[in-house]
Amino acid sequence: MPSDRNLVLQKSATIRDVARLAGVGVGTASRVINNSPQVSSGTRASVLAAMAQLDFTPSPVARRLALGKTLAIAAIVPFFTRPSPVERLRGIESLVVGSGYDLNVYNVETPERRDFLLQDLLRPERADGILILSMSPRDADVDRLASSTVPIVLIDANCPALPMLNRVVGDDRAGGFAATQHLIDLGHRRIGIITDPLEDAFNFTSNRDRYAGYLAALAEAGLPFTAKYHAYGQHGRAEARRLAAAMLAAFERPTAIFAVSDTQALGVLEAARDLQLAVPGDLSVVGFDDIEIAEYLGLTTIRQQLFESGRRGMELLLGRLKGLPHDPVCEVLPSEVIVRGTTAPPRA
Amino acid sequence: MPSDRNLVLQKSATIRDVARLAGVGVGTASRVINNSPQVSSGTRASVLAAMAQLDFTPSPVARRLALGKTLAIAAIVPFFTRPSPVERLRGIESLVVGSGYDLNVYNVETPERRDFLLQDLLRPERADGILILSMSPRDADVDRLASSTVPIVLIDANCPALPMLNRVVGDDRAGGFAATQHLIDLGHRRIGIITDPLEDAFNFTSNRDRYAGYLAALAEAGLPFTAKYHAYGQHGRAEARRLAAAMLAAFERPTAIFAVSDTQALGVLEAARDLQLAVPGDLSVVGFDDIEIAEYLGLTTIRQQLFESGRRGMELLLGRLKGLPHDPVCEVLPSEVIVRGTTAPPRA
DNA sequence: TGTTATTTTGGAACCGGTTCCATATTGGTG
DNA sequence: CACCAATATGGAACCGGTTCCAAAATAACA
Repeated sequence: MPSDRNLVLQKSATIRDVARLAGVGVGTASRVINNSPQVSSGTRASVLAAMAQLDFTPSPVARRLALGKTLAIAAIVPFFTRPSPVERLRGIESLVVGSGYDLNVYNVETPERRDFLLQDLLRPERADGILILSMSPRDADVDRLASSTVPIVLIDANCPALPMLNRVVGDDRAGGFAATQHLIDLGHRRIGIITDPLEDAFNFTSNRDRYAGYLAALAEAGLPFTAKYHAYGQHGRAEARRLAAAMLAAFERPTAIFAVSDTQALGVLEAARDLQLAVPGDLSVVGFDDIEIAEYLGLTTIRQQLFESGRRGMELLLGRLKGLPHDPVCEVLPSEVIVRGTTAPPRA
Repeated sequence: MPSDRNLVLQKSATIRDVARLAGVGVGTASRVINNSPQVSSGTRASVLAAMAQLDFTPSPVARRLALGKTLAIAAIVPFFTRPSPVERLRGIESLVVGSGYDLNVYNVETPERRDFLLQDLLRPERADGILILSMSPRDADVDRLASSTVPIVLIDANCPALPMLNRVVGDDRAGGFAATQHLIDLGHRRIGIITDPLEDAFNFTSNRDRYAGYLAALAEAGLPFTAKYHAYGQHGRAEARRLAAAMLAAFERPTAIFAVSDTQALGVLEAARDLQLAVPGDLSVVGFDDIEIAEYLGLTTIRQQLFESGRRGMELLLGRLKGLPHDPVCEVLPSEVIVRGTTAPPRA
């Protein structure tokens, strides 16, 4: 069965096959592939014909090796299936097509993995550029990042010790402030907050910044900070539900709760439901992120530009890879209070 | 500033540098890297020392070229930010670490992109293995897929014309049947359904299969199929809301609606809210997928094993790449009715 | 038409690994 | 201690592109 054998044994054509068939040298074939202007049109035509006849596609791997580039961008993403990283990734991905780069997504769910990736990927032979999402570099990382020859862009992460890094951040402190201020404006005085642990292994700063905004708003309004109105625990709906339940069961429960993510706000709503508290009558709730479901639920929240943060971060990185002049940039994407149905003045 | 220049000019060490420093040949160095057993322990130690001293990491690109493999797996994913593909991706990703393969995710939002990827990625120089999610091959693709030398696994997709392909699917027809049967059991007789367009550019079969299950359940119960109880439109909450609103506004509105995804079920719930219809009193609603928010909302739905479908598909692919004997497998993951609060008997 | 400037072209060397084969070394045995 | 098998080792060739340099072909000009 010669046709069968043909099929199986058929190896992909190489540039040398193309050159031979077209009767030119490999250099010329390469020039046609990369449409260099200095090829006569006759030669170009015959090379193109040979390529078509052999169904030739240049091997990306060989290309990478010869060019000494990986033609790949690595995105290091913690918990990449949570709603907000997904949305940021979508922004990143929107610029991948046509950029000439592959996107490699590395999910991080443990500190070990994080450390491994930060060591492993920061080498020129691994990626041409790096996007780090949400995880702010710690002191231990600073040297490594500073001396890296691979361009790095931080998205939703900060690092005062590394001012040369491009970054795109939301104004989390302002967002936390605005959320709290909104509740204060409505007349609330006992305002709870639910956060992730303030010290976490991934150094999520947005969580801390939102908390800082909360404290600042309280202070500016002359309201005392009360420790029992701050609860923190693992990120997630279930944990937030427990925390809120405890806070709401106590004496002098808060009349409003600010959850630093919509996911956690859902937990708060559940807790209110469990305790038969009416929202917003007995309890006002503010979230953060404006994930898709927030609109459906009528959740008052802080909208941040998730998609745009990814898109813009990728844009900055691609710019650096093109060799554009780069003053290090720190772009702050504004957030916005979206008032819906879960906030109202406290009951008189 | 010699130290500065050192830093800048420093090129990554190659295997030849390592060999030279350790006083061995490159072959031996390579053997140590791939811990081949046939190296004496003394030699191994000195090579390892040299590697450490030079901070050497083998270049993946060079490795790929020499091995003639890409060490990459391509996942072709339509709308990769929707809840269910994300969950499947998470299952895929769970096996990536430690597999030795990179995962490249290719998002598809247009038929053109789909066609391009299907042409471009099915070459041995692009990927060692392919995962295709949710998009069933059409007749035009069959030849290409059948003659591909790159192993392919379909997840949530079907193709009777290609029985040699491994695949992992949910039992969508049974799920659609069960959802409808649940409503019938509750006493509903006018049961609407909201689907994506039955013919779509991506050939999503799960949508069609769920619809087929609906029809089968009606038939088995001796209920007539009524065209006005079937509405279809673009996938998504907003469109489903419109469709449901129209269906519910008509004469002899259905007492129950089965939406073929939870996202669309949300739209139905919105429409009911708009029309002041109580759920489940005036209208029962069943979704499909059991995405995370479904539990929060108390949505009755069909749970399918999204994470597991990704994990298992990846497992099958890795098995083939390891060269395990492969009878083509079609694994069906069972689905399950999750009864929550949006279904009840119709009002008498 | 001869001479020089310019455009095209061929092909060797290179990128940094792996692998195979020939050679060197070690170990075991009588 | 000699001899052979088994184990270790060195290094050339290779993977499939790109690039640079020298040579060939063409164009430009006197």
